[in-house]
Amino acid sequence: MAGKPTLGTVAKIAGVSIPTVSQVLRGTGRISDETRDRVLAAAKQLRYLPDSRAAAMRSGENREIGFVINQLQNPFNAEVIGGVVDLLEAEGFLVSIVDTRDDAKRQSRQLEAFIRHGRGGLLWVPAMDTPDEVFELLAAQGIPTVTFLRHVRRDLDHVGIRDADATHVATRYLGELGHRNIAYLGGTDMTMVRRERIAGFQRAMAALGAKPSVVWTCEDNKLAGLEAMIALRVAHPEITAVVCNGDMVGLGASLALGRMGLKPGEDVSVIGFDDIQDAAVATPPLTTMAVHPHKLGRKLARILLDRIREPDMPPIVSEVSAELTIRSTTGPAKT
Amino acid sequence: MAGKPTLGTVAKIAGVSIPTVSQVLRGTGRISDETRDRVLAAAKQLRYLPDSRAAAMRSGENREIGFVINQLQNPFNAEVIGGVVDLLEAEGFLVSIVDTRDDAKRQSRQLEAFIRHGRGGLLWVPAMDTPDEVFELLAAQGIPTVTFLRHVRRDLDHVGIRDADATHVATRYLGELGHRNIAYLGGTDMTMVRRERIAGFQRAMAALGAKPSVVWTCEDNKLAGLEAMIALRVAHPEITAVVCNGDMVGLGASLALGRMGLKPGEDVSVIGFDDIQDAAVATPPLTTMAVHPHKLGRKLARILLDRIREPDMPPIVSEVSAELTIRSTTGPAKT
DNA sequence: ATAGGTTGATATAACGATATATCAACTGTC
DNA sequence: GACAGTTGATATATCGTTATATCAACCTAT
Repeated sequence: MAGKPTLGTVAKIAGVSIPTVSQVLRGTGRISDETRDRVLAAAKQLRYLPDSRAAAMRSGENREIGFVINQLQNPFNAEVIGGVVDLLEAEGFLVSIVDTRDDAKRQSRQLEAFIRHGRGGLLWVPAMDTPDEVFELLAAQGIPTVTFLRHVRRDLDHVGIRDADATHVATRYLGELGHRNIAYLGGTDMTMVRRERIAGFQRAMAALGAKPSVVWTCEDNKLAGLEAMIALRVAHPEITAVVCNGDMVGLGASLALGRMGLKPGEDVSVIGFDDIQDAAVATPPLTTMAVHPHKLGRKLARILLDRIREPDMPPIVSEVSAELTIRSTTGPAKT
Repeated sequence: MAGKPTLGTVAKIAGVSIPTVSQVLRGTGRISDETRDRVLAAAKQLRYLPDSRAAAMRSGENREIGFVINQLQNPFNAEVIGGVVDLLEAEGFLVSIVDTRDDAKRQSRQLEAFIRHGRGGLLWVPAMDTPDEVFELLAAQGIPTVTFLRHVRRDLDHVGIRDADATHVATRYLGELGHRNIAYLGGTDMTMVRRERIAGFQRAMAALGAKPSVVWTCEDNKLAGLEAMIALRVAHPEITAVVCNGDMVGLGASLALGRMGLKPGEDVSVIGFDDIQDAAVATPPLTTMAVHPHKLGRKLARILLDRIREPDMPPIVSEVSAELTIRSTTGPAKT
């Protein structure tokens, strides 16, 4: 019939003033049982829901969080989002998500849009080539912000993975199995994350006294992993093991070995990263560096809440370890 | 230093009044070049961004759209989201997404949160068992709303797939290949979508003069599809073809056949639904009913825009056809 | 010189909520 | 019965915008 119900329309129906309605609905002030009932009845009849934007404007409290992520499709990210949302919704927040698809320009637009539309906090996986002005913009608005995965600014809160340690562990394990010709496979860009992972890999390779190591590039999906593994095999037939930038690449590589008539875990070993659901289900099941994305998401949310409550704390950085999860795509090097 | 910049702080720096700043930034009113420059300089210096919530409150125009989806992980949905976002961002809207995980209670909370936080329009895949009061709530708020995939209310705008036609085509095709013992595999719930798909399947089976047909239940992911196919094979060894509720199930089923030593497309035929990226990459590539999710997303967004511009139009319903896309998991029935 | 028009700005009210101040009507006390 | 305290409500100002009205200063024409 008419537009959205407001405090005004509820007040009119209940025959009271606007502040009275506000007090009844929020349980503040002194209200008689009789008028409380009248007001609640009117609110229910109109299906009134308060406008949080107006409330936020006046009270300063804003319970809407923006999550800017680099790739929604990515199953790892999806599970992280689940963790973030579970915690924040329980605390009465609304989490709205946008996908940058790793495009810095889109990301700038989306962050700007989130600021304009008034978010009380931002979670954020910085896209590659994020210009400095974006950080300055965020700082100027004074919005609580936590970066995720890509640790690009020391002056911001951050939650991430001990990437270098993880690839170090993975590579050392391959070394223990007797492998010396090991390649790093996957990733196209020099994000902080990939840089760290490659650094850990190289460190472990040096410790093994292995030859100069091969780093091979490809996009982070199964098809790209498949093609890259074939190309890598052609260029470097001596390789007996690969450490992958992600499970999607690892699964693709494993698939590629099968197509080439090789057995993953016997002829060539493959280690993934993330432990997405498919990793355990695949044939053969993928050995991987497992992160617990749901828990990671909860940690991310928790730190944002802390920052919102205590805006003046020094920056918090929290990094979780990945666990070596041995399945069937790794095995002793052939002698 | 201090909090978020506002029109007031910009005005103070530029030495003009608040309305003047507003007019400069929005390009309305008559402003001299000199003051315009002063205002723009001040706004830039403070990195001022207008608060759209306050603007929306006054002007009534709200360019933030909420998308309530049932499963973010689902690659099909992810591609639809891409289409929606591409169109709406180009029109200056912000699209924020939440995931119900097909939980009606969570969905109610999220829709309510979107209403409270002031969305100018809602896109929505109704969860199973969505109570009527949710529809009444939406109607009472007068927010432009388009349902997606699950067509549960005739009085709302809707975009979906011709589900019954699609499974009919799929089943008829299997019939042409000589199959008569065909099962429908996948889906756990009686959503409108699955009901429609099964109806199309049954109609085609009847036209083939086939025996009473088997409908087998499982969740919509690869692992569940794999296990269900094995169980189905044990219970009904006579089945020579399956029509699947989605590609994930189809891929799982195809995998299962391989593990049982059967060849998909020779011993048993499999048809999926959606045509997600993995369908073409899998071994063997999956025959499927292809929908073009990106295009579907654009259509969804377009209809919402139309509704926002023309709130009093009669309800629009738009259904797209799925195309039979033949790959390697279907072949002639063995005689 | 004065009426009338244009220019370029400001004053004011409003959106829907909340926080604070105010106020009328009771209550009880001595 | 006058005063203080309590109860239960309302008045008013405010958040950051935008829409509309107003206004001073200047220009032009007769």
